[in-house]
Amino acid sequence: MTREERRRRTEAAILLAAQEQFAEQGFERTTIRSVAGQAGVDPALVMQYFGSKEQLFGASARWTVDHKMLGSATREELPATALADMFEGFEDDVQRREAALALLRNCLTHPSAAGVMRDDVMCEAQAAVAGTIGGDDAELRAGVLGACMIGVTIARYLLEIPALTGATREDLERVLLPALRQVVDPG
Amino acid sequence: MTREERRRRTEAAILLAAQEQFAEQGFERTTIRSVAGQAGVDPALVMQYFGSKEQLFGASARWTVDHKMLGSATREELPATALADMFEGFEDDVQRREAALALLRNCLTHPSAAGVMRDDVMCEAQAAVAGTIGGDDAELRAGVLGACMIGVTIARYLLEIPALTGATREDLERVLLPALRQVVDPG
DNA sequence: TCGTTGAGTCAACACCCGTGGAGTGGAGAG
DNA sequence: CTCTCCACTCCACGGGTGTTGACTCAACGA
Repeated sequence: MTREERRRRTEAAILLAAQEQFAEQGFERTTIRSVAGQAGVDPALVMQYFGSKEQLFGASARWTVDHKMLGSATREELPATALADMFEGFEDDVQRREAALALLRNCLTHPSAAGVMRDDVMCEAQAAVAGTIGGDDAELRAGVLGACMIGVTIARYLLEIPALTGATREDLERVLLPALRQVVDPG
Repeated sequence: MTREERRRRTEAAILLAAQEQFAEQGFERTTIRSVAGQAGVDPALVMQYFGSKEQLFGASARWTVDHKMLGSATREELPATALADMFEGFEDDVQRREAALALLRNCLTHPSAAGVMRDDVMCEAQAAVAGTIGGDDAELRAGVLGACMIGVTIARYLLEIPALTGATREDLERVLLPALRQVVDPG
């Protein structure tokens, strides 16, 4: 194994460990030392690669934004697509799950996470959604759609409310989809 | 002013300062020193009155739960009542707003805040809601209703998404109420 | 083979935080 | 007026954190 390859591999291990701990314990409660420990590396190396704890978190958040892929959809498909994206992002792929949780967990307490959440996830993605919704209230309806999705995601994957975690995908679709359709298409 | 009265007044000032800072900066970023400073008091006094930073936060969270008053409602009134409670709790009364924000801001990163949110706010309140909804999916529907409300609250008052903050109460009612009715009454 | 480069380590610094214990001064009781 | 009590303060400790600079050693190029 070449030196450069080895370096990229440890850098990726550090980032993965950081994402996991940011996702589980939040920004403030994860320490550079514990991330380095989980990655099997000296704390100073984390600093050398990422510059600071803040920039390490920034890299983690950027990873999430880079790897979010929202499927395009017509107005009728929008609610089902949104729900499918949630399931895919939070249940199917492991690293995407950790990265998304890391962003969501900290978006209420960490300034840059809040910024990413507001600007990249909500505003930017919602602009596209608003375009496919159309009409006067398009931005508001897109915002409400996103807000409801965030609320359900938080309740199911972060707070782990029994009523939500105990539901299957089909349960959620049955209860949630008619409501979301009412949001995107009031007619 | 009697001595006991003076004591209760400074204790209340400390609690209010704590609620404001917990609400704005989160648990980890607020320090006993800064709370004491805002209350015009020595940091040691905060410890003497509340025991620890953890218990200070617990008192703040308990205040929220004690002062939440969910209006009872029939199934038809449920969505409108939920929305009205949100407006009342987050816009009308100053201290209730700060207290509710303090709980909500930290419910993803602070264990005891998450516990209060899950057990007292979601589960307990939702049990009552599920009772008035009735039917097979009652718990799930109550959970989804609560999750959507939390999502909208977070988007509007914590993340401050423009599409949500720019909407009037009537706008929100017009967009959200039909969807919530679809949740509580699928027929 | 030998010097160089760079991945990775080690020990320590400086800072800030929560917390504890001794001390102070003014209000209340007699 | 005097003694007592208690709200309140001062100061310092111990621990944990992010961060740094000097160091080690194996891989690479000539």
